Amino acid sequence: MAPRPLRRRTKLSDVIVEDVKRLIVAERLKPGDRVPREPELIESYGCSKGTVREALKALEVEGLIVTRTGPGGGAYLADAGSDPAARMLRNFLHFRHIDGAGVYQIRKVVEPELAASVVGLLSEENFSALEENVIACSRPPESEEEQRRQRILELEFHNILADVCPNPLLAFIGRFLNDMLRDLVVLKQAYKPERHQFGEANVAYHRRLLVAYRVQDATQVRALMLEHMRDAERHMTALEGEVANSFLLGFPRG
Amino acid sequence: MAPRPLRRRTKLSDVIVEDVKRLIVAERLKPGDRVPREPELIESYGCSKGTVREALKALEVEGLIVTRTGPGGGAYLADAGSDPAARMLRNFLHFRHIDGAGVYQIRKVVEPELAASVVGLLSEENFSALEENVIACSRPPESEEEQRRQRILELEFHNILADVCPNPLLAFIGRFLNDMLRDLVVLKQAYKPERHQFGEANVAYHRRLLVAYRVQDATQVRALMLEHMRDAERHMTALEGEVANSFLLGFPRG
DNA sequence: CCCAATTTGTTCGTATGTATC
DNA sequence: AGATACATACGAACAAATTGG
Repeated sequence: MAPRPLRRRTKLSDVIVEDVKRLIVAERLKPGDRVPREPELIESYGCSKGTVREALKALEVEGLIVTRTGPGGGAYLADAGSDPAARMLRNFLHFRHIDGAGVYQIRKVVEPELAASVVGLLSEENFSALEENVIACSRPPESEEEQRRQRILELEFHNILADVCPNPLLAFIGRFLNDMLRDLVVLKQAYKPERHQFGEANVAYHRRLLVAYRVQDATQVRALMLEHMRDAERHMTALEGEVANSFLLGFPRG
Repeated sequence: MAPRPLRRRTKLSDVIVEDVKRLIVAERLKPGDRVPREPELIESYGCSKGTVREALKALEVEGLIVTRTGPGGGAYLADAGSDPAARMLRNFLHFRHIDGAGVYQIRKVVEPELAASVVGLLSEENFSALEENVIACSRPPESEEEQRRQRILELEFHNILADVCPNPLLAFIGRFLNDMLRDLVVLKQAYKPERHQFGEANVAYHRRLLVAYRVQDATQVRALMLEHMRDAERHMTALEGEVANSFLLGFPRG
């Protein structure tokens, strides 16, 4: 790997990054807290402005800090959301192969567990959002474009459940799979008219899931979601293809 | 490229990052290919060295490029490994709560699927590595430190399986869970003498898994791994606690 | 509304280290 | 060993954005 493991010269900016991270955990800093400013870092490391800017840039890319200009500005600790992690995961998968079958292999085991984990945790607002989603997806599409939007909206049903999931890692995995699937939908043109029954089957499962959620039947929810995933997998794998790499660097946002 | 002197609300270095990413997907660049060097970027964007250095630093943090000095050096496209993604995922979980129960909630569904997916794919070298691992973990530990190493070595058994898993995302999730568990082991001191039977139970499951792998019985492998996870979960949740944040920013490396 | 202070964002020039030929 | 090519780093300045008087 590294041809020179001995006396490897690490970049100064990387040292600063590590030190700031150590500071964050050592001082138990919370989101919104200040992180040393440029002049302070320049002083304490005796380096130039450009070097500390590289370090701060790295921390910014990792989602750990945000910077503001002006008085009272500077670098502040940010609550690293899921976006940076999802972006890196896309980078990781960029040169690897992941197709619909691969996504559903994971989804078949993750979604039932996630769905069951939110039984009894859904608020009335959650139920309203889920029911609205089902209604919006039930309306017969008047155009191919609307059909495409409906297909993507169906994924929102699962994202709402993920938002309630108390396990942050499980929720992250679920949302990431939904994101990948969203790209697959547009890529495989799963919204074409001949795939209409695909959407109808999905909505039917969502409806049955809502009933099971109302009566808080966890085993029923789990079973329904598994069946839902198996059914969706059949529809999806019928459409051959692979996730285009063009979608894997985080562009299709918006 | 047309320069954008108008309404530059986003940082110029971020624009360069996005453009380089677009270049990577547009030109179908593969790992090892060159990306524009500093002077070229300076020329095409009409900016300074520091700005393009910030941009290249961002791409480096994302694991997309590596830079080398000297003639023929510069920035090269890297095969973004799993490390950056895992690091960001740790950042994401830094301010959230994830405990042993949360890890095993996912592990119980992921590991059986992963284990079953490699049935029939194990080479003789894989079997040797797995058997060596079992033997190393079977030896009665002579010190608490050795017991700790054995406990961590047990996780390697699962990492070997993940290495063979053809689904890169499933393999990533498995490895990430193992990494988190490794931190939990040292944090919860699951290697204490009174937890000795924990290790013995694990090794026993690994042995039975090897037999099932030899005869390529996928359903048996899946069932054994699920039982293994349920058993390990019982041992782990007996030890209260939560993953310390100090372990979540990627330090315990080495 | 403008002015001034503060802090990041950016530029230019220069120098040094390092790897290749 | 020397020349070349390239990243790495320093320092002084200026520009832009934000806050408060």
